[in-house]
Amino acid sequence: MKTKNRPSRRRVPPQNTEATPGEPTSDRPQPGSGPQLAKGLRSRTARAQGARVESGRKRLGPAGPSGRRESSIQRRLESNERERQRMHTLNNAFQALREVIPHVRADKKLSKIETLTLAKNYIKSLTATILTMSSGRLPGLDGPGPKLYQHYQQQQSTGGALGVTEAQPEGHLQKYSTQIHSFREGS
DNA sequence: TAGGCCATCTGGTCCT
DNA sequence: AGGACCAGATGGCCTA
Repeated sequence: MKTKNRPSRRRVPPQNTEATPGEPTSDRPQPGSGPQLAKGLRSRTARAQGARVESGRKRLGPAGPSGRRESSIQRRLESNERERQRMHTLNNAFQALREVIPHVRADKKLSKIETLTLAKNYIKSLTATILTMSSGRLPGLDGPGPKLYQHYQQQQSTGGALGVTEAQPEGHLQKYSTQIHSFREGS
C-alpha cells in the first residue's frame, strides 16, 4: 500500500446553480471570482461538466433552445448539489471514524478502505478482549459474559454478522496488530 | 509514468 | 413525486 500522506485536497466551492450548464465559460475559473486555482486547472465541478462530451457514458446534451428544458436542468443541478452534500456527510463520517481508530502514524491519513478495514479489525479485537475478560467471571454472577461468548461462537460457526473467519478470538488482536504494523511500514 | 485515491457528475432504482 | 442511494464514468492529484 502506498503512502497517502497528501495535503487536503482543493475544495470546490458550491456550484452556482444560476449558471447555465454546458456553457464553455463555466469550465474555467473566472478571474477574480472565487478561489484561485492553479494555472491551467479547473474545478472538479467544471471539469466534470466539460467532460460530459468526452465521456462514453450518456451525458446531458447542451443547454439552450435545442437542449433540455431549463426546469430539467435546474432539477439536475439541485440533485448534483444534494449528492455533493451527501458525499460530504459521508466523508465527515469517515473522518470521525478515523479519529477514533488508534493507529501508529497520526500524520498519515488513512484511506477509506484502510479506515474500514482497520475499524473492522479493531472492533473484532475489542470484542475478543471483552470476551476474554467476561468469560473469566465467577459462576452465578449475572452479566453478559457467557451469553455473549455463546453468541460469539455461534456467529463464528455460521459466518454471521461479524464475518468471523478466525478460529480463536485472539486471532483478531493479532490481525489488528499486524495491520497497524503494515500501515506503519507503509506497505 | 503507472497506479492508487479521490471528487464530481450522471442516470437508474429504491424508498417515503 | 421528489429525495436518497447507488454505481459507472471521468479526470486530476500524488507518490513510488
